[in-house]
Amino acid sequence: MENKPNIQDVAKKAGVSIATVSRVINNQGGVRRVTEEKIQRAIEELGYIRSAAARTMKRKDTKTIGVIVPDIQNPFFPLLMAGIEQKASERDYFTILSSTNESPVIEEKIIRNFLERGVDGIIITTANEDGEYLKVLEEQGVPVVAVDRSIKKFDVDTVLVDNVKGAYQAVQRLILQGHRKIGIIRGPQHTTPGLERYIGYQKALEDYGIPLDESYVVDGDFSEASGYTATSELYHLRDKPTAVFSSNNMMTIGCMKALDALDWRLGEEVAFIGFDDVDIATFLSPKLSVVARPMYAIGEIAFTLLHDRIHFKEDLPKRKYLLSPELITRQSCAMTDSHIPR
Amino acid sequence: MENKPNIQDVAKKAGVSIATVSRVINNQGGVRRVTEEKIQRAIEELGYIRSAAARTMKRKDTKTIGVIVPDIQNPFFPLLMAGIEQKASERDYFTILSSTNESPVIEEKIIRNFLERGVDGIIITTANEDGEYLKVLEEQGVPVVAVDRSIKKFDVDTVLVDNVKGAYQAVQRLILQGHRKIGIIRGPQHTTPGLERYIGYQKALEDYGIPLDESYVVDGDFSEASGYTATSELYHLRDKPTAVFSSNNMMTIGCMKALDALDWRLGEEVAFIGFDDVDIATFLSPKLSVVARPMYAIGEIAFTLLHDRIHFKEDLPKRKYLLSPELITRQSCAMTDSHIPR
DNA sequence: TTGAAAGCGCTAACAA
DNA sequence: TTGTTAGCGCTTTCAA
Repeated sequence: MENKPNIQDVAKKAGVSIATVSRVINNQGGVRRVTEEKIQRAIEELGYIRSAAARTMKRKDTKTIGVIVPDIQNPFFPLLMAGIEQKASERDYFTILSSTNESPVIEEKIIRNFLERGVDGIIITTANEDGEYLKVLEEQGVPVVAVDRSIKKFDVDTVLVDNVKGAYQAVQRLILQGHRKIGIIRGPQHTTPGLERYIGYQKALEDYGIPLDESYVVDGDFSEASGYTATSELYHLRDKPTAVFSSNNMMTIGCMKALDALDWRLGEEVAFIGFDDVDIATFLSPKLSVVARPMYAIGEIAFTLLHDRIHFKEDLPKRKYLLSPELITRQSCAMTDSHIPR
Repeated sequence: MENKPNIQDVAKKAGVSIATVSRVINNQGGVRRVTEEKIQRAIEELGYIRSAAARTMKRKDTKTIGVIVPDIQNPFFPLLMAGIEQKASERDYFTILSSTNESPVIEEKIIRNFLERGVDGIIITTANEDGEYLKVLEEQGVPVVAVDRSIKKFDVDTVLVDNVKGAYQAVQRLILQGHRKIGIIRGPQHTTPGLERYIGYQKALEDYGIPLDESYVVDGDFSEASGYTATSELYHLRDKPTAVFSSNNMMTIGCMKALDALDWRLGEEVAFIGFDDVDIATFLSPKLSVVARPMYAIGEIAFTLLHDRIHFKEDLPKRKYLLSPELITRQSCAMTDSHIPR
């Protein structure tokens, strides 16, 4: 036997027809016990493995979903994946994952590849919410669920986190601790999370009658380096803020490094809350307060939405989930001496 | 047009044969300019996407490799993935990733699935180095590269990190700092990394004429909790060690938490080096010294090995790479006051 | 430069 | 309970 054995070879060896073999490998029943055993033995001996390709050609579904994330090295996405896979494996779906490195060009390639493979659906955190190329998903009629970032060009099921609310809660917390000079390290304002978190910041100030001071608003680009620079900028203000809110995890890390370098003492001279949990949060002293996003749950919901969509296609209205992030209050949002300089 | 358009539809619309369309979508050349343009237009208008399944049936390769990791949430593996994908995309290979959660049962399923899909090769960090089920890989003749953990049942290309050397260097470093009472938090001794790192520890002690003190050898299971417990055990010894070596990242984290809880002051009362880098390393004070593994490079090498193997199959001897980990010396391996109690 | 036609391995409808 | 058979959509000779 030179080549890979196929269903023919199994049938021949077992002395039955290929139809019967097919029934056995698909557990469809209606096969006599002895026959089945004969076939199983043949499969065993030949080392037969059925071809997914041939199977996919006959059936329209593949029991496979594609997941596209922007950065597999950001711990959020593995967590998201875990949530998705949990639900997927319960339903006997297989998951294939690709990372775009935040590149729309790569993302487009991945989408095409997934489409060629005939995935039953796609869960995506897109690298470009405005991407024209995303329309191919609609054109092809593939079920899609957008996670964490919406898709602008057409309407899809979406699972988002309430950025406004999360930022609001964080800033509110700082205000309630007595802070009035609160700096924000913003994310890019052309991105939804960047913008929305800033809106939450504004809203909280407004609700508590604190006028917005432009000098406390510093821009970052969600990178660690920008968090570092921004923190330094805030520090060198003649009238330093007494509290800082950082708009994402990487900038939080940059911020912590800057604090250390500047000897701007966390919890003593400056309070802090960051958006997104970070591993280091509980290793700093004081421990960092953060706004945490339930990524695992988001993954579970995303798969559930996708699964429904796969089975009901058009008959379902588009659903939009907006999950509330959780404010985890540790110590960094209060001053050690509970005295806030005015 | 109800169903998905196929190559037939494109051919009809463009007024050519399917063979010509095939030539165009595969960039095989030998098609007149005008004809090609006609076909491109038809593809565009129809929104045609070629079926990977049908294609795979005719060709023997899929230009796809499968990657199996035990825990996608452990930051090593995303890094490994990144290295693999980097090289893979250069060669126009597509990567599909699955995580086993350290479960051999899931691993077996994933392997079958990859095999059914006809992946051209597999890169795996197995959940069970002794797994019988791994033999199917050999039987099917799929090129395999084992990463970070070897495969016992048959011979494959392998990329490992020199655990003995890494642990040796770490312990040697502690010894050179003047420590003689060095505790080790071991990993499970039935796992290769667990065992080898312990061997490195033993060797270093031996080379420097320090007798092995059993009470300084504490067992963990690579989990954070076990690192915590083990540290506590070492602390409560009547004759505490003056330095601790932890066998992996999670246990290092547990160890740090325990140090904090026990008020066993890092760098003052106890020196420390851990195997594996951790995010928190530079946020602690003193900063943690660690043995770091070049996972990205490992990924690159793994893909390269696999690629060679795919193209030369049997004609290649099995290659074993053993990469040296790097000892990153920060501050935690020395005592602040440079005074080591004897 | 183009086309006709033979499968690749499988599923499922139909027949026996 | 089992077998026969018609494709699924594509690549790839071989011929024109």
